[in-house]
Amino acid sequence: MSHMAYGCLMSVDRDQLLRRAATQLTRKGSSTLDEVAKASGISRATLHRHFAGRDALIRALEELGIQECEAAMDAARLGEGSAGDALRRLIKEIEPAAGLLAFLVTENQLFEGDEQHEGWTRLDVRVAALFKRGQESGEFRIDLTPAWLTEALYGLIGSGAWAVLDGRVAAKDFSYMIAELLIGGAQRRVES
Amino acid sequence: MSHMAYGCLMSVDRDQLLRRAATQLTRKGSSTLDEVAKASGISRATLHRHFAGRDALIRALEELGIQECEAAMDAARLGEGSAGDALRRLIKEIEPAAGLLAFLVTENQLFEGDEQHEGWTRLDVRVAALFKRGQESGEFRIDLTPAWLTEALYGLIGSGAWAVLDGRVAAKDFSYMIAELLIGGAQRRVES
DNA sequence: GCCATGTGAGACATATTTGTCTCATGAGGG
DNA sequence: CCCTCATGAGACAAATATGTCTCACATGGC
Repeated sequence: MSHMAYGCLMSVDRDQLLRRAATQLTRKGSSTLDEVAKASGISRATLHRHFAGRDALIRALEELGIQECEAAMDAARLGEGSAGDALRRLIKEIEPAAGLLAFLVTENQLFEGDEQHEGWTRLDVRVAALFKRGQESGEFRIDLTPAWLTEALYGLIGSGAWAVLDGRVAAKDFSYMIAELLIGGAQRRVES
Repeated sequence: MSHMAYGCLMSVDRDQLLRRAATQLTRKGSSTLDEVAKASGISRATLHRHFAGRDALIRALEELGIQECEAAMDAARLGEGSAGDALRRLIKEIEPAAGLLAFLVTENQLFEGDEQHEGWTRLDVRVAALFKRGQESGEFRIDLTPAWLTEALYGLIGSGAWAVLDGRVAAKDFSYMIAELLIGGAQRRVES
């Protein structure tokens, strides 16, 4: 509601800006606002014009991350087909947001205010429901709790993003590596 | 060499101190030295007497983490038996250090100075060798690279430690959850 | 009781980061 | 051509974190 006529200049793309900020903050969580700004290709002044302060920036990143995750979950149609396929679709859809996620996952300060953003809870519920569905259909094992599988998914996405960022894993293998490990595990399978 | 007669007072146990500091820093990576000190049950002055500054503290934590990992790997006898069993032993042995590890994994600043502590490299090599051994023996699948499996192991340990710290996973299930997921995956197995 | 020595509390200066401001520039639209 | 507006550069104070002190206290050995 605040900006009605938005079609003038706005040379810095807010989304792209947030994404670059996330990349820098993923590399070094204690980055100065100046470092974030420079890494984003803008000046600290401009960064400050877009986000009132460090907190506001983090909040915006959180908001964006949640938003992208929800979009990914919608696009992945978690309720359709086998749970495994749905999970694969989810990981593929969420890949573009992996860097952002990697940062947010480690940004445990968010949980410090003991007021966990309800958006995360919603996401957790959806993912956990997916795992639960897989368990009830007999596709997934039942000795690993949905809560742990959810946590592990986040962790692996973070590890994957980091590994790609660090050159230890090729970007094109990202979703395959995560999905295959999470679903099938490291053990070689004898069946189909 | 500096303290020869060390057996007098020394009421604060350096190892325990480091562990508590790690816990606090895992919860909030940007903790003030004052917060770290209070969370460790000592004053900032005393903390400062043990570690010259924040850097020195982090370095000490890093050193301790590496040391504990190496000890765990030694104790796990990675070369003996099946790779899967060796991996299970490793996870069990490394569990006490999981909190510390969780912090160090996210403390990517360490890698900023582009001078990655050689200790980590040594550990990476050992873990990767374990996965490679498993692949060559036909026990592990070959489409997931040892480098990725190594990364994933660290990531899952971090996630596990965090989940336990947060009460989403029972502490007693820690090593089982990680080992089973990493080795067997979420998919239900039909075979033995 | 007297003396080590490790400790907590807190003062203090310094360093770093942050938030706010001004001013000049440059690009785009009218 | 002029006007508007986002921006970069940088000055500046305020807030915060850090490093270094001093001093009082307590505990344990003598």
